Amino acid sequence: MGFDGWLLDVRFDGDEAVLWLRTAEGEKVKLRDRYTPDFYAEPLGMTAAQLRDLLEEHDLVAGVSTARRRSSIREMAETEVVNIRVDEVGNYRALLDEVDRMPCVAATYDGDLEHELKYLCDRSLIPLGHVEVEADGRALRSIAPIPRTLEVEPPPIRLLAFALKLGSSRGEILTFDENLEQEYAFAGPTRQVLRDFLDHFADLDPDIVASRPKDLSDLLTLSRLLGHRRFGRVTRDGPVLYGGRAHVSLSTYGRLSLAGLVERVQYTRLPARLSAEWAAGRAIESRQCYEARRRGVLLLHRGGFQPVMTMRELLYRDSGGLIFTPDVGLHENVASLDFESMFPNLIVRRNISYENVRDLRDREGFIVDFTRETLDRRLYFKHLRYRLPKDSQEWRWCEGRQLALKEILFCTYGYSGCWANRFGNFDTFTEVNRQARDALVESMNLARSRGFHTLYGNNDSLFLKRPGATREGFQDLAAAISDHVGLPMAVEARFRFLVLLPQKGETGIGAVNRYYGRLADGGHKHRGIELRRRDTSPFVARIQEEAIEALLGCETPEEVRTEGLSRALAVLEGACRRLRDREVPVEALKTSTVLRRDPERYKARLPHVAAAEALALTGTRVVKGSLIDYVYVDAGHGNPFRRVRPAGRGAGYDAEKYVQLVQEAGRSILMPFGVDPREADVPRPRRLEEFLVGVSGSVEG
DNA sequence: TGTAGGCATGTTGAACTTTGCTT
DNA sequence: AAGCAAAGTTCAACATGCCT
Repeated sequence: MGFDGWLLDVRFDGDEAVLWLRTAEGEKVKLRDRYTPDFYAEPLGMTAAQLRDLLEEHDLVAGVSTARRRSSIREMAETEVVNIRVDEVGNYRALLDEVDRMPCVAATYDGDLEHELKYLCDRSLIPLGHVEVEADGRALRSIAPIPRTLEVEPPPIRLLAFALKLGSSRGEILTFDENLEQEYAFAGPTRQVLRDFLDHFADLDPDIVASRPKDLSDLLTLSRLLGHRRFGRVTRDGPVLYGGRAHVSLSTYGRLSLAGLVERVQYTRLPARLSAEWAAGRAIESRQCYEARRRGVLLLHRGGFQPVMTMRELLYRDSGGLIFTPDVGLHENVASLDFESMFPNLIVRRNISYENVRDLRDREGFIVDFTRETLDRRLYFKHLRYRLPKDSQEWRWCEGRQLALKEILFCTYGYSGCWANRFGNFDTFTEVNRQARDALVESMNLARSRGFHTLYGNNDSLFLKRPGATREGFQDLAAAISDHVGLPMAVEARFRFLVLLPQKGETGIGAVNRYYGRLADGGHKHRGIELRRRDTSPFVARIQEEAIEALLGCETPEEVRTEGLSRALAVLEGACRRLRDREVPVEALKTSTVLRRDPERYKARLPHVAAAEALALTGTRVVKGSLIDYVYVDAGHGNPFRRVRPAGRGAGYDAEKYVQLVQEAGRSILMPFGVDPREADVPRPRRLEEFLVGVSGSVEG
């Protein structure tokens, strides 16, 4: 029997691999294949053949042979080693440890690679990839990859996104569609709801389940307690699903969509069950191991930690790309020119890799091949996206794919010098930086020779100004730079007005990535300022946006500095008045901060931590990663728990605190104009009754 | 140390200084 | 003038988020 399908998962059981597939017809198939895990051993004081003969008789050994492998990605010559296959997965660790301790063994290799990675790598398979299968009943006869395409639509993998809202007697289970919009609500008595939902689960037979981890744990625990059908169990490390299914968080699914998730899993080369939630660094590490094994490179197990850098190295280390201090203030008719995916492009086009930084680059570097593939895919989906209607399903798929790949590509450069990277080294990181810097300096020189003045440059972008420059003028320059430097560059934005901001602290020195401006074709662009941050309340963010629009809604720079400025100040003052008059609804003042660690692990009683603890007391579950919504009620109170209140639990707020936040947001954008909204603010006289209200309120509290 | 690094900003709380009161 | 506590100030450490 032969058919094609998508490889959902591979798991291991004794001496077998269990493959889960979803066929094109929508059927789920489970197939068994023989799998004897292997590792390599390097002989010490004897030949590989002698070591092979020595190991041949071992009880746990299913097979042993000599092999020729490369000792590192740098080394092209092969050394003779012994390949040892273990009879079953359960005995793998024991035999590996035993061989590792043998006096006639110098080292073992490939021992800490996941079985999943080895299985897939040795068969050139990709998780969630399209495969052609031959099977004999339940036994796999052969499996071969079908080459990946640039199709936007994700494979026919079934996904179920849900959230639990269960009480002791009644409850609700919500399911969500691809945009995380509510799709259906199971509601009623808790037991009934649970039974209905588990029936739905069984009918749908999802391959990937998206939910909060705790919701899945609760679902699995409850279904066990109530004697329903079980789809998994809860371990110390969290919920585990049976049957080739994987779990993913709602936030990852919401950001990447199924298409983006598939990109991440396929890049990582490990089944979604393991890799769906991995951050970019681990994904890159995994992919590097896969590529190294494919290239016949031995992988030494991770021995302890990388050497820590010495003080001297720290002092002399080449940190970061080049930054030209921004020319703080208001500018007219500016364009920003960006190199497209500069760092991955440098790696690919200049052939920079861990093993060749110090050498002649006569052959393609280790990381170049799969970085090029990733870059090509990302750029394809990124550009295709522009041609699709913004709210179409295809657009979202494209966006998810390009976003997933973008995260990995950014980190490929960052991870090159990371301590955890077993192939990497700091020289590679430095080399990419050096090349980026040279490219930027060359670009600036070319721009200057054509009469452009650089206002600001950072890593891969230049902000340029030339009196009377047109759109075409900037585009010609970008094309000339692309041509000259050999890296793609394009006009990213054209500004009617651009304000580059200083650091808030002192001295008026320009800040990296802090600016705002009005674009030539309408619209605004902001970077780094309060309204870009999630932990800025909606009201403060909106006021800052309105102030910017008021400021820059002018025809000339002079007008900006006079009428624009006074309009912006009026916006800020109006906002402060509304706060003091309690006209601002409390929902608009909600601040959202992520709890980055478990509440008890904080040293400082930060507002969101206090709010989280208050929530925990009332039975709301708060864990590392929860988004905490809170409102300031008395920011200056000596007791941290009196400073804030979880959002949605009352109407009062600390108006002066929010006045302060609005003024800070105003100061951020108006600093280059020599105006401080705090000084312009004179609180109006307060009526006696207001003090009385305050007094009675505190007595009640 | 447990997987990107770098920059900027905001918050906390301990250490330190000033103020104001009493003797 | 000394003694003391409260109030105010400073600053390093902690913490989050954005950007590429």
